[in-house]
Amino acid sequence: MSIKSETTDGTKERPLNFIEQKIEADIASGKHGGRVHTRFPPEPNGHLHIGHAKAICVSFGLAHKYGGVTNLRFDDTNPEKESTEYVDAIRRDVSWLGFTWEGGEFYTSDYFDQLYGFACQLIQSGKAYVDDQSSEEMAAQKGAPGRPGKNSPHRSRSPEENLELFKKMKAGEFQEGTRVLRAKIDMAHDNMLMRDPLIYRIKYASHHRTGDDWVIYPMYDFAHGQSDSIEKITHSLCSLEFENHRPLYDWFIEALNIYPTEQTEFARLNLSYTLMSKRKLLKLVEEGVVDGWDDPRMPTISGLRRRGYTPQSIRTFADRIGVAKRNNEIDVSLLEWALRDDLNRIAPRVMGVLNPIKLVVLNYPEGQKEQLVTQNNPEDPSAGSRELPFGRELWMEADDFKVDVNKKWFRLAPGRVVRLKSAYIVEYVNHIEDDSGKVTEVHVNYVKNSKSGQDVSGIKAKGTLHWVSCADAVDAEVRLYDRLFSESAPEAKGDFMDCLNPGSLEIKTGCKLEPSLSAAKIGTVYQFTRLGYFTVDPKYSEPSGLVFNRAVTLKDGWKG
RNA sequence: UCCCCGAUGGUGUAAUGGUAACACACCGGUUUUUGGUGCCGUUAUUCCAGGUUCGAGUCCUGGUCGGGGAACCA
Repeated sequence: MSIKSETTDGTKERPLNFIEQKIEADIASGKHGGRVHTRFPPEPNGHLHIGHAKAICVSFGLAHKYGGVTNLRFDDTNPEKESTEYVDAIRRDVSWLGFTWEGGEFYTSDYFDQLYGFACQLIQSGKAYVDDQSSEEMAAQKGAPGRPGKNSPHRSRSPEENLELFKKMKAGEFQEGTRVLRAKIDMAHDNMLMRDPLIYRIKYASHHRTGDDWVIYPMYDFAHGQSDSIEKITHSLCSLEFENHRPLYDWFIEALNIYPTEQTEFARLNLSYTLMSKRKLLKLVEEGVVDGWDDPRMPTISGLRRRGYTPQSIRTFADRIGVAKRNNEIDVSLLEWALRDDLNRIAPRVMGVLNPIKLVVLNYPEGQKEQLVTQNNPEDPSAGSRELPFGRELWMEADDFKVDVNKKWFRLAPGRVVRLKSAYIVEYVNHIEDDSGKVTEVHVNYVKNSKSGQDVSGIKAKGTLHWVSCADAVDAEVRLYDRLFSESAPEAKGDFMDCLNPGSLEIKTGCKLEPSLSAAKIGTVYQFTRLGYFTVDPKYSEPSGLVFNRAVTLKDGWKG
């Protein structure tokens, strides 16, 4: 595995989480011959999101840490919901995150024959039976928490009869919904899942891989643990919601006498202002609230990628949130922090003006132009430098000029002096307002001997502004994103559709970027000096009409 | 009503019977040609009640609160 799981301070030791402690104890005791083999088992019925990213980092990361490998297994036991489109997307997302499944790529459907055999084995040992009742009848017999259920009238069929019926189920001799195979456990068990759970059902549906070969399909509980066992997974890691399934998982392993994989559960990720349910995310897509699974506001891996998130930032995030059994709600600002932490080190700095107004340097000769040199990344000298054209007419940020200001204002204002980044110090002369009082143009004089790197003017400018030369500027559209929901926990109260943030997307046109950005590449994330991190939108951007997405702002320490 | 899991600063995560720590956030200072970054510092934590112990966040008992648990879903 060629990923770096270290964080910025990668050399620091992090205390072991409870799963690592367990793995180390297992290795020490020689369990599984000291092997560590994990798996990531998504159902290909939707796109992966940041919650899955945590699970991926845990399962792949742990195997990697302990010298083991990981399998990617598509859990495809419900043909009605699954498709190869999702398989491809999941594969792409996992590898984009930086992980390779050198344990192999598998499908639960690979094991349909074996699973069928397991079912027959259970029947023969009297541990499973065919039930002819309707789902309503079975539900009524199930009892309730605290109240035992009743045995099915078909519970005592002989193994021979059960086997015969099960074979007929497989042969397509029964209608969908008329018969199921159930494990024979205990209808009075405290754990509802142990009350003779369904393990096979009839479904006349085409499967994305096995086509019409099968008309019976195993249930999750009868497929998942056995698949782990078949692959000799040592540590089967999953989320807390499956804790109640573990006794059943173990029951099947024991009843079938197969490889003893052990399941360990940990808390899934919850992120503030974010939805983590595939079903609800799908609704956002279907209702056109967003422009697809990869909308930059979506918490999907593809959305984060399009937004400008880096694989490293997501891995760092996963590392920082830790692994435990406690329910949590992580503040999205930690995810943003992880992105800034990565991008600050690697993002090329460029200049772009989002809300341009004219800045005219009165004492700079008309028609004159010069190339200034500026660093690509002050955090990384090896990133080199580039040239920046400067002239008499520039674009500046509207927010960087204000008429009435107080002492804390560092930017341009009447009577003030500022430095233009990598260029000259300029002094306010006057400004022009339109009829509504909006400032449309600011006029300054530049200080000739204050050129960046050769400044002998002795003038100290408190503020530094970004700017772009009018004659050389590249026009672009820039999309600013904010959280999709205005509620910290959109799923908590009422309908999540009612707390959509109407300002989650702001489209700015007529933005002015420095000329080097006309060659901006998809996949590179740039820091627009003083503004934030931006990347080319792969869906809407064209050579003739650049479109940038803002991944995240810079931290704003100004408390004006 | 029954079963399972959990509870440590604002948010997460450690401390495995022996000084409650780390990160993020916040606040303040400092550096800075990005009000970014870096550096320094401040504030703030063991759900409750009993018990065991020289000593309890940790062990025991009881409670409270939160999450999960009935699908021909995974």
